[in-house]
Amino acid sequence: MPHEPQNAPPGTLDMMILSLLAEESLHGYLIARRIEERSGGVLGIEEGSLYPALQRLRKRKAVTDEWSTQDSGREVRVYSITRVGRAELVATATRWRLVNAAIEKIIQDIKGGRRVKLA
Amino acid sequence: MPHEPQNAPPGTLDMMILSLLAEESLHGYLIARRIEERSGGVLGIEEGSLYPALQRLRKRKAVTDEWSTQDSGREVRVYSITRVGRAELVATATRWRLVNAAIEKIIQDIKGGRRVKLA
DNA sequence: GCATAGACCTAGTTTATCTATGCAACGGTG
DNA sequence: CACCGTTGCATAGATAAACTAGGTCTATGC
Repeated sequence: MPHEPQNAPPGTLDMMILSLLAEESLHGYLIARRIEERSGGVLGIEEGSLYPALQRLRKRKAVTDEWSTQDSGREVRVYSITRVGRAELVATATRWRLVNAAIEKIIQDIKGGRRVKLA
Repeated sequence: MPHEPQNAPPGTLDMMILSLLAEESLHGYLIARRIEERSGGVLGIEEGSLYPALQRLRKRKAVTDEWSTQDSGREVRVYSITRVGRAELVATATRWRLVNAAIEKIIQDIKGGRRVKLA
C-alpha cells in the first residue's frame, strides 16, 4: 500500500526547483510532475505552492522566465536557472544537509519502546 | 569559523523534543539547551518556539508535565513522554526520513557549476 | 547591592505551505 | 460536434509553526 504524497517541508521547495532547473530548463507544471516522479511519489507539490515559489525565485533573480511555444502550439512559461540561482542552490543544499545531520544526531536510535543508552 | 545557529525546520521541533524526552524527563529550558549541544551548535531554539511547542504536545497528550523543586529550591516544570508521544515520535521520525530521502534524490549530485548527466 | 544566567510565558509578526477557485487550450471518444 | 479529462497558469484566503520582542521572577557570583 503506497502512502499519501507528503508536502514539501517549508523552505525546501525553492531548493528542489533550482536543482531540477540546474539540469535543464522546464516549465512550471512539469517541475511539479518531476518532483513527484523523482521522489517516487513520496512528495506532492500543489500548484498553489508551485507558482508562488516560482514568483519568489524570479523576484530574487534566481531564475529567468521566457514564454515559449510547444509543438502543440501551446504557450508555456519556461524557467531557467541563473548564476545567482546556482549559488543559492549550493548554499541552501549545504545548509539543508547540515541541519538534517544535526536533527539526525538528536533523533537517532529511536526504537519502538525505549532507547539504547549510548555511554 | 563556526556558523550561526539555524532554526528548526517547521515540523521538526516537536519530534526533537519527544526524542529527548524518550531518553529522560526534562524541564523546558534544558530541552532547548540539549538540542543546541547535541547538534553541535548547529541548531538554536528560541524560547518563543519552545514553550508553544510544549503546549501543543501537552494538549495532544504526547507529554505530561509536573512541577518539581530543584535542589536549589527552584520550581521547574518537568516534562515526560507518554505512550501517545512515543507512537507519534516513531511515526514522525519515519516520515521525516522518508521525506528527506526523497528530497535527497532530487537534489543529489549538485556540484558548484553544472551537474553530472546520469543516463 | 547588582548584574548575569536560569526559567517560565505571551502577543504579534512572518513565511511558506495548503485549499479552493477560476480560466483557457489541447486531446481523445462517443 | 459535444464532452471531459489533462495540461497549464494564476490568485485569494486559510493555516501552521517558526520567529522577534517583550515581560516576570529566582538563584548565583562579585
